[in-house]
Amino acid sequence: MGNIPPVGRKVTLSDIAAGCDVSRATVSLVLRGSPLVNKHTRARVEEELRRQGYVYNRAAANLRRRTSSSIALVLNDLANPFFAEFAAGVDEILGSTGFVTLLGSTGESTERELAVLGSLMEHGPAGIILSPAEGSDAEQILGAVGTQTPLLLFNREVSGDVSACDHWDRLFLDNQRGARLATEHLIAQGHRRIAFYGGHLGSSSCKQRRAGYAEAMRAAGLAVEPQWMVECIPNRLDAVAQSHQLFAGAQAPTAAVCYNDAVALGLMLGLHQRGLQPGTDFALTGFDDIAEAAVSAPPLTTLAVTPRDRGRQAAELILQRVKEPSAAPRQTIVPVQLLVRDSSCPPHA
Amino acid sequence: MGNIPPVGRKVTLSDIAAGCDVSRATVSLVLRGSPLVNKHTRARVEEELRRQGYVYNRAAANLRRRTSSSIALVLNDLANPFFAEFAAGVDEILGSTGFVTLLGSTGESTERELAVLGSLMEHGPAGIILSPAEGSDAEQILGAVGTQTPLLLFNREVSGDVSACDHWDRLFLDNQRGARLATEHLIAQGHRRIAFYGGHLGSSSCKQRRAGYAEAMRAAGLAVEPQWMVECIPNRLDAVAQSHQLFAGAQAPTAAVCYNDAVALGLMLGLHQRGLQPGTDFALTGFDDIAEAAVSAPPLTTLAVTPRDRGRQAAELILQRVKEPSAAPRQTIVPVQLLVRDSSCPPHA
DNA sequence: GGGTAGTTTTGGATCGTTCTAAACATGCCA
DNA sequence: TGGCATGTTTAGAACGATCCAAAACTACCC
Repeated sequence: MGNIPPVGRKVTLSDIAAGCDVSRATVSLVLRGSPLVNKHTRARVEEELRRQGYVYNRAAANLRRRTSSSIALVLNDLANPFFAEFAAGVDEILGSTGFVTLLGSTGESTERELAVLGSLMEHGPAGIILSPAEGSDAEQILGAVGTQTPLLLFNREVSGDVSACDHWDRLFLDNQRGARLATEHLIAQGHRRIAFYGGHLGSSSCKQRRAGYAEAMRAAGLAVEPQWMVECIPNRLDAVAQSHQLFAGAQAPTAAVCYNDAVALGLMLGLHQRGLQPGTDFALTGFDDIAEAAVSAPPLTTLAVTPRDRGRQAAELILQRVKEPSAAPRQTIVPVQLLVRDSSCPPHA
Repeated sequence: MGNIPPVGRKVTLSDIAAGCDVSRATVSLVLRGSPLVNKHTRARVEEELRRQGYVYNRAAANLRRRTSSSIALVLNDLANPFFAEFAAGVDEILGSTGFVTLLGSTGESTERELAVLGSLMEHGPAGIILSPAEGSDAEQILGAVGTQTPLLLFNREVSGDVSACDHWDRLFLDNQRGARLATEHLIAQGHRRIAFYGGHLGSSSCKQRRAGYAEAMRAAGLAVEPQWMVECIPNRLDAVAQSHQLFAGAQAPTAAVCYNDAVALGLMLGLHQRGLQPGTDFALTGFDDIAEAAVSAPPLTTLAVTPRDRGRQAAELILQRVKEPSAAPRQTIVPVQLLVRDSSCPPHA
């Protein structure tokens, strides 16, 4: 019988080589399925690999080959179901390609974002998928990731000198068209006084959705009262808290296009508190189609963005870029789909 | 002026050493903040590091030091908000400790689980946090991860020869007590005919929750009809589909303890379809306290498990184990908290 | 000038792979 | 017998960091 496998220490190529009396090079060739090795040698080596319970050390191989087999995935809010689905999609594709996902979640803090990026960069990822925290600065991010590692910007534009980052790939939702569709739908339902509710003006997606809303209103010849444009933190809680603002002026709206589903669900609660029945006395739409949207009371009309598909797409885009680092940068804008449910009722008689 | 930084290639320790005329060893000492280096030398080296835009190569360092700075996080369903929150908690702690999270999501498939574990192992994680897919086999997992890498089992027990894996740490929810609390609450509301609805009997958490339910029923001297124990896939869709089973027998229940929130929300829809108003004609409870539970109609009485805190706890447990590999294995059972909302009404008159 | 103690610096081996170029074996043909 | 093609194996130098032991400086005192 051969030697026993080493204890406490990991089994290496050399252990295998020694165990069946060939050189390290030969074992390495076997591992990578090279046609150079003799059938009998291969069988012997493979038997020994099994016997000792060998585990490939990809870090060592990557070091030698100056390659990388990981992609960094940095998200502003992993707890948000939209990004969780996105992450699942990313990991699905990366996993099936032999890449491993380095996860980093920033909790919407630009400081943590830079720290996380810095820490992940030390592991030399082949590429980065970044959904930036609100208020992220282009040059700071560039400073953290350098110019060597390809980066795919997802979901949000960054602020600052964007021209320095025009080599980044981009994957965005068609926010403007989505909000336009929602607004047009409410107009078609007969509404004339329509608000745009929620989101931060600082964020690029909010600006784009507002633009789509404004476009539809203008096209229909409808006026927009200033008090119909209400900002709030894009979560349920603040959406409840700010909802009174919609009704502060003389001309109360009869419907609202909401920044996203969380805000819309919050606004529903706020309406209830004022004695208004959402979907009967007041119409509203969301954005994202999170799972709750289909089961809320009433079910929420919203824009489906299929985050898992976006994740898969993002993974494919970054892998393509890793393969061809010098190809021209790509900006992809994906369409969104209006899902009409009960929340977008006609105006109350 | 010094040399320009190298193009196309990453900046290494040697580049810095050459750039300011010291040895690689000195640069290495500076990087690690050793007190051995002279103030002036340190300043010169640090200037050069900045100038060339040096990025530490942790993989190379780990190779030499035979250490690791990553933890693998393998989840059966990342898209589930419960696990997404959990992952966010894990990453929060790991990130703040200088560790990086290697993400793997298995989509509840045991095959993919083994593949993912195998792929992650090649990156030599210091430890593994695993929430196993349903039906995972203890010995197969052991075969994939070996005995050298510490593993923390989260949320579910694995099947098969568990004694081979008794060196693993475990972090479980107190499923039994949770279900008992929910059942006792329904009994206190006045219900006598209470069902246990949903989940797979194959899963350990389902068995434990059923046990808690049975315990409370027995303690109250209440009988359990066989047709009140209904299995279903633990998602909303199948929960709707199977809900008719509850009413198949002569003795229809007036309340149900549901396996989890998703199932409870599905059952609500099923009740609606039968013309029953959940929270008025029929009482039910969930498990998990997902975000939707608070905003469903009616709001769902459920058991809060604070998944983000569990994530933090899991990260801390595995880090502790990495520090002390030979300490006795630990099994942690975390309490859950009953949140009473409107869905658990008294029986209809 | 030499000895001593203390502070800094350094060459070279090493971690576990891959790569290159060369060595070795075999068979065939001239 | 030598030359050449084909097939298989291998020694040893990388990759980018760390570690160790030893060397090279200082400063100081006799």
